[in-house]
Amino acid sequence: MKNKIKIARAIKDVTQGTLADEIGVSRQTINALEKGKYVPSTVLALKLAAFFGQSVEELFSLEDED
Amino acid sequence: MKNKIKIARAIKDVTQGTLADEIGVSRQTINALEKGKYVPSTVLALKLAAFFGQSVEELFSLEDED
DNA sequence: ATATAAAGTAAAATAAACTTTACATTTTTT
DNA sequence: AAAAAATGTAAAGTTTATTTTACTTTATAT
Repeated sequence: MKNKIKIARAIKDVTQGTLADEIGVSRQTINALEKGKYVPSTVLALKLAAFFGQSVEELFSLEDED
Repeated sequence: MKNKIKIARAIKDVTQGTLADEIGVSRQTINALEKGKYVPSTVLALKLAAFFGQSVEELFSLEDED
């Protein structure tokens, strides 16, 4: 699964740390997500999408191996 | 987090078992999701939403305690 | 009414998400 | 150039998702 968190974050010009605070997760979770280390829960995905004013489908996309 | 899987499944008239097969998870996972036992990963949410032709936001919604 | 399919449930096991702490590197600001 | 902020990373620990097996109950079909 791919995501555009880093891009969305750049557009909004917000730091990993403040994003983490806004969403209520650790900064390492944001960092790991951006790095593709793991797939977030749907709760997290919904919160991130809402924060960036995008749909989950816009922010996250399935890949062949999913 | 709430979801409308049971309703979407009724509309499509598909069984927990065949849905599970289509998506590639166990039948108990579908059952547990419908029963609100846990929150799926974003990969699963995207697959379910795609299967039902809905957006993740339509199929899943955050609640206050999230 | 009996057989069969579907749904509910539960316990144990495994895998994966997420946190915490802590430190190293890179980028930005002064 | 030095300081400060942001990012990258990693290991250990906790929590939660998901599977497997297996059994019970409810609904549907014959």
